[in-house]
Amino acid sequence: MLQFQPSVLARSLRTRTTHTVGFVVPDVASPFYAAALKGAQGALEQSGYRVMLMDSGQEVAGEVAALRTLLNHQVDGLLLSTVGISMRVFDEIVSRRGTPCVFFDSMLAGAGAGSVTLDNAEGIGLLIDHLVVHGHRRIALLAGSLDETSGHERLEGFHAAMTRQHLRVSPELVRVCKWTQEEGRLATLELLSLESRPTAVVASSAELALGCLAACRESGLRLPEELALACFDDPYFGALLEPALTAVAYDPIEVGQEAAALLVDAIRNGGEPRQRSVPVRLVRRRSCGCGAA
Amino acid sequence: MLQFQPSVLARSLRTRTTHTVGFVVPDVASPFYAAALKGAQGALEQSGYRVMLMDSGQEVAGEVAALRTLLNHQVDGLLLSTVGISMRVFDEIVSRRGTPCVFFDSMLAGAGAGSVTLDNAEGIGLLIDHLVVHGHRRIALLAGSLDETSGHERLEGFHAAMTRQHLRVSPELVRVCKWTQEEGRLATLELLSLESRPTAVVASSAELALGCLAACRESGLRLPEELALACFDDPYFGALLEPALTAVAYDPIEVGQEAAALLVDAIRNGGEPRQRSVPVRLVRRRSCGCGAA
DNA sequence: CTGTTAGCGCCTTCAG
DNA sequence: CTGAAGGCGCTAACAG
Repeated sequence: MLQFQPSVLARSLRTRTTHTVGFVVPDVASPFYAAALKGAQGALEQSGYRVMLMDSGQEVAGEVAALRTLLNHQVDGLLLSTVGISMRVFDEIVSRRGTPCVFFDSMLAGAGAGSVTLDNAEGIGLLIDHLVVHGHRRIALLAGSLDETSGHERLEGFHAAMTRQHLRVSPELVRVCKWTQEEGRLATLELLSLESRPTAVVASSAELALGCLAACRESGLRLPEELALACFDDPYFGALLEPALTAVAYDPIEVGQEAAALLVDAIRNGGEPRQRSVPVRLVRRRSCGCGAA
Repeated sequence: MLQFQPSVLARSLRTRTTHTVGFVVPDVASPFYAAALKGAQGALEQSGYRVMLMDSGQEVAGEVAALRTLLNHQVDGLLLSTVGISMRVFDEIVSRRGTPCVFFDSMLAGAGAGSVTLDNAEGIGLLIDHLVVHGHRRIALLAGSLDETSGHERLEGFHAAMTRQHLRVSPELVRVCKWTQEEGRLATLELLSLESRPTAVVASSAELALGCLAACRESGLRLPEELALACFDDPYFGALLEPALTAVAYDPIEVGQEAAALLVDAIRNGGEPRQRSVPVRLVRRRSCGCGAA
């Protein structure tokens, strides 16, 4: 039972390969990113890679610092959910070194070794179409950061779906927020103070939906009777909220796994960038007006 | 603008110090561990350390494998929420190497360079005492894994509090579960099928409480009228559940930060093991019977 | 096919 | 005080 363990460090120094992957997200404490992390970590471990984690704190500066640190550690690859890095600095710090980078959730168009994103436009479309079935016409959007493709595409999807339904989008019904519960709460409060209130709200993320719920609770508003709510992203406790949340669901763990798979392939075989999209589906619950009212 | 970057690898090989810390938890996707990770990562980054993450998958075998991998990577320290490693194997794989290890949430008594835990017994005591105020005497406990000190201490705290209140603990009202929503659901269903049902349930974690809520919803039970619920751990959406959850709250990010601080100190200065305990407080909401019924 | 050697890039020592 | 050299542990290349 001789247990000789070769030194990973010396090996890495010699081979210029660390079998380590950097993982950068806006906020690890968010259930979506935490789940994606779990998926990625599991898949990477299977392939013999370790994950080094950094949190960008929803700031480009933080993201750049994280990338620098990781690259400095000679990671073999990067898994990045960007908060809006520019092509210039991305090229300068990562492309230049040739380290493969797979984007997930939010991407930088045309950069990196691939991406795994959600069907953002379709998801918002499902939400709008369903609210329209319930008779809503005056629908508001809690939009997320437009510096991220996820936020941007959901806004675009909103406009597209409204147009498809021949509905007009009042500018005051579109509120751009950071991805936090607090901003969702504030934006909802503003929406509720409008002369002509919306009858339904679409939230671009679970955080924003929670903020909306909180605002409604404060205001003593009854959902879904006085305001309907539907949301992109189905948190795992969505069915247990009051009211149970109608949402667009997908598997966040899968997002992490797919991204990891793409990255491992890019590290080992290189090749052309590959885009992958994770399907979404509508989960009807009570907040939109469905079910036993 | 000459940007010379010394090689972290060569430096590590030479100095035998990697400025990297291993972080091992049962399940990163759980909000508590995700938040603790965020806290730890932030604090470690401040001190110049990187975090390498591994998930034990709630299994001792997974935990051991994670520890081996991390040690193999010459991490300077370890942050570990153990699922029940034995002293023998802990000594064999970590103590022997002299790598400092700070436990958090769940610990191995007498091992490592310190620990950060929660006031488990006190928290459960707050819950029981409060339920007693509402008139409950037949109180059930959804206990978590007894291989973890968190689970074990909460069970002990339950017995202590019940005794203090001069209440008898019927053995069939104590259900030991894994820390998952599903096990909480199943255990609650069993509790509800008992001849003599409990009038209140204390859940040892948010996951278990969610399972209990799900079971009640399935069974058409009205909370808190037909069953009161209170829970150790206040998830950030606790106020928005139906009914809003009465819970024992604490700051999970702080747990991670404290653990990181202890670890950095242990790495740099060594010294005696330090135990730290994070305070908890009761948050009264509707699920226990408080508020506008 | 097996054994030896020359670095990988750094830090620390020691000589000048 | 400044500068050269040895070696951390490994692997790839090369010689025998």
